[in-house]
Amino acid sequence: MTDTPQHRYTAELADRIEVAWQDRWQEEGTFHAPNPAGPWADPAGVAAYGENGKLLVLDMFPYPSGAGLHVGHPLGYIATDVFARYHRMLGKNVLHCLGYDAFGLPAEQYAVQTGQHPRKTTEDNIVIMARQLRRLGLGHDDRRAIQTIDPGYYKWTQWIFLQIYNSWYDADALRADGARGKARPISELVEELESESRMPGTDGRSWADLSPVEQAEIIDQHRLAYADEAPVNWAPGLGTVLSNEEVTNEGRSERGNFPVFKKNLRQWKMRITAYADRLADDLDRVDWPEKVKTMQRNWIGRSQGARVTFPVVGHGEGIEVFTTRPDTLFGATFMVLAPEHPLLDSIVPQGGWPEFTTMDSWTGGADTPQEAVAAYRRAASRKGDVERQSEGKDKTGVFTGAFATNPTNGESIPVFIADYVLMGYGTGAIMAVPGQDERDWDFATKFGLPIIRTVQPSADHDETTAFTGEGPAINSANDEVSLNGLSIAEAKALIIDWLQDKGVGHGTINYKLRDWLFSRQRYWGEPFPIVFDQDGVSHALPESMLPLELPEVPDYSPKTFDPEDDSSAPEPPLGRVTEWVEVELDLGDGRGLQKYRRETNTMPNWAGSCWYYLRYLDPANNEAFVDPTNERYWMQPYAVTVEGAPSDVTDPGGVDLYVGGVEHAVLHLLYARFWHKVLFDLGHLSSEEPFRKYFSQGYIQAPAFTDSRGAYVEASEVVETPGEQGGEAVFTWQGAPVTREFGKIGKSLKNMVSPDDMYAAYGADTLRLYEMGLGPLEQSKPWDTRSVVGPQRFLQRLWRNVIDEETGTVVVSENAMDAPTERLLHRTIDAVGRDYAELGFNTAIARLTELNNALTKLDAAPRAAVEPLILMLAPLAPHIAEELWHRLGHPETLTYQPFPVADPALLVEDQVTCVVQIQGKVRDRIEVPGDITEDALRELALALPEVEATTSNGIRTVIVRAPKLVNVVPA
RNA sequence: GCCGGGAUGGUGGAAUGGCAGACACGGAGCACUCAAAAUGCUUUGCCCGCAAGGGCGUGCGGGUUCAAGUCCCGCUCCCGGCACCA
Repeated sequence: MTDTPQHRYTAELADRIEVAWQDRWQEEGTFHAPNPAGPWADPAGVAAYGENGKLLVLDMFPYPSGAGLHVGHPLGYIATDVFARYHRMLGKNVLHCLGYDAFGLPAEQYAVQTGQHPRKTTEDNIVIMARQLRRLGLGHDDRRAIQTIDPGYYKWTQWIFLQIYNSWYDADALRADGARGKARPISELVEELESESRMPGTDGRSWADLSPVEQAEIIDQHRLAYADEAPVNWAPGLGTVLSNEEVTNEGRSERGNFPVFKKNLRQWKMRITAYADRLADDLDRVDWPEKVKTMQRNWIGRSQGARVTFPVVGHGEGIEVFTTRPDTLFGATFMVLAPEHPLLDSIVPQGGWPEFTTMDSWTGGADTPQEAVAAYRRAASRKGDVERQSEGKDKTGVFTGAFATNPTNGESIPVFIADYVLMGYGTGAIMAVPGQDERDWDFATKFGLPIIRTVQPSADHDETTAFTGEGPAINSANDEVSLNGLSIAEAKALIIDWLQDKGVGHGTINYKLRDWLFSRQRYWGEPFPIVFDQDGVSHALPESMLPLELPEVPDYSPKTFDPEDDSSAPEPPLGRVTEWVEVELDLGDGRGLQKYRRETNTMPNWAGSCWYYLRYLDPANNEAFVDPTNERYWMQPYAVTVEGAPSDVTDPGGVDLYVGGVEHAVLHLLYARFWHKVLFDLGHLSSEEPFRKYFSQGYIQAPAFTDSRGAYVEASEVVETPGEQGGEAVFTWQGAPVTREFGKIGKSLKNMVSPDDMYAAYGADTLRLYEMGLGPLEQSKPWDTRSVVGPQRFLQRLWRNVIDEETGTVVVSENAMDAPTERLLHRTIDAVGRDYAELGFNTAIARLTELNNALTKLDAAPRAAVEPLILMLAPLAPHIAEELWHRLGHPETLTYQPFPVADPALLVEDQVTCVVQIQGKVRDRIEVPGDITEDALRELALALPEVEATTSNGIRTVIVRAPKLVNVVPA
């Protein structure tokens, strides 16, 4: 220990260097990016970047967890930092910063347990996290580290909510790009209604005839943010409602895994469905992983089809269905309604079963249709989705006693109720075509219903199953129309025309996407800037009353219930603060001072994270959520489209690079896109998409160990014993054998590895290099603390190439480089630059290591090679790079030093090893000049003894790829 | 079931259709040292061989090609997403 050279690059030295540079960066504001306008307007600073332009780099908004960071967290932050630093060296104005998504459940739950205000918990956590992140040496503009819980921030979250509340979607409005459909201010709708250029569409009364409450109702029906009585996901165990996206397939809450029930409640929603098409279409315009685009497209679930109304026999109303296969209409032999379908209340006949109800399976054992339907509905409502799923594809259902008429052929077909039809999709009712649908086939077989094939199955088709493939239509004609012989597409078009003529159906597009449930019964979130008057009509607070701050409450918890108690109803904590809820206000709308009741729900966690990237652009602005000039500067569309975009689209603008985990592929990314588009429509933004390029990073997984009972044991205490003679290594904990697996780092797997430990043992630069060198950024990779020494040795070798470990003096040679070193240097510059641009950090590190190893072998590393090496390494390991750069005599930070440029002349080798293959197998190698001609190389190769020996019978062909390869194919 | 992505040494991984295994970890050996650590050097896909050298090799089976980890067809397994979506 004592004889470690005084000036060796140890963890202690790294620590001193790193903290010193972090201090200096902070003092000098090294990473402050100038804005063209707004409170920090620095047009001269922006102009200084000239034609190099700007780069906006973004990480996903972190929640400040109480547990602190683990080594998996910084992966994306390091990657964006390297990318950002590289682009600063290319001369770009780079904006990169990080704030905190600070509202959220954990702090509130901690508050419920301990009584500590969630603000205190959150702020304490932010302090811890900020320290850990700062120690990584991220080049963030620290002035822009916003927090969603700051009233100066959530004032604008509320303001954006009101923008959405005060708008409606006009599907006919012309957009700048020529397409139709955009959000418009609700005031314009009111004007149109008042001037009667648009009719309210109610019972024929004119706008002026409607009462103020009725008028408000109609307006509310158009708002993009609206309160609505609708079935929502109610989790009694959490005491709050949840959005569809927050409910798992098993019908439980994503957080806490509580049962979720459908319950009719009045809740705030966002009309995201109005944007379904644009959200789906504009995925073509962004550079995102195909996987994530697909996830969003699936979630939006757009499908082309038709709506068809089947008249109910002896009943005024008809059953409307959505189908993607209107071409199979002639094969609809029965109908099925979802158990929750409202029409069931009216169409189920009184009295006994109709005559032909012969099978017991149709009646469910009940004496009357009323009883059977009631019993089935009761059973279905009690079944969670879990149970429905565990029953698999086994079809259940009962006959409703009602019949409907197939509009194509006038046949009376029975109407069933079954839970394989979902109320939440389409119209909650289907026409069943067993011949061409597997589910309908199963149901028809079980209930003895007729099956008519309307598409000719292929010859090899199994006759006992539905045929869902392509084929000519059969059995599909009436007196007016015949589909027979047509392909599916032709038949669809023809039958839709016919349906439209008859007025019983029309072509349409259906979406899986539902409106976004936006209110939560929680304390720790943004209050809605909404009050209700004595009539229960909602009103927006004027901008002057923003922010509406969270009041203090005696109790932070929403009332929670027995998780299984679906009769319970939400009671938000704010509802208990009567003096805050009951207010007298003058909203400045001409109504004067009035009594109001505040909205007591709060916004979901997504609200603050839906627009944070916009606030980064102008965080100190008190006049606007972002100055339009700043938004345009950082986010406006480019003239060229993103890579891989179809030729008929334009660039949508947005963040230049967004890096984050794929777990937000649907929720956050979809919500943020929606808000962004609304703000674009209302003229607040120049960009149409928030994130023009999104990169999905992999996870770092760490080994976790389970004992014989399957319980996790503390990973850091596990001892590894190498197996004998290359056998499997054996792991033991306290002497007992344990089993290794790899999983998410964290408390639950007891495999926490903190960056703090890595800083102490190796330093931040080594940690950065290790994480970036591990493999491709998009892949998940296993953490291996043992391997961290690799990058540390690299940095130590680099250090020794510059600094004498004993004396601390600079030891680089001032002599010119030798030619091989110079060529290697330029090849490295060329490769590393390209790697950085494509986030290929692992290969960049390999190239830099090679160069450094080559310099290590020289008697003294020449300054002319060392300096570019340091500059190239700087984005990855900025502290050691700054320190060495400084010691080499450069007083200024290297942050804005130009990135080295490769000399193309030095990229071509003058002497190359050429591989000589015979029949594709390497048989010889020859040294040739790099610029050798094909012919000359062919001559050389053919003259080789081994080639001559094997080609005595003649030559079929010779492939020459000068100067690297010759392949001789003997006859 | 459907839709993505993947499978390369003991390990993480590298390879515009052109020398498979860059770089790193780990292993082995040597030098320095009284010794160890650190450092430096050598070596390290597998098999045969004292060696020179040869053979095999990118999950499996076919194919295209002068040449395939890479392209095509058919499988197996693993990971992720969706799933009675009409």
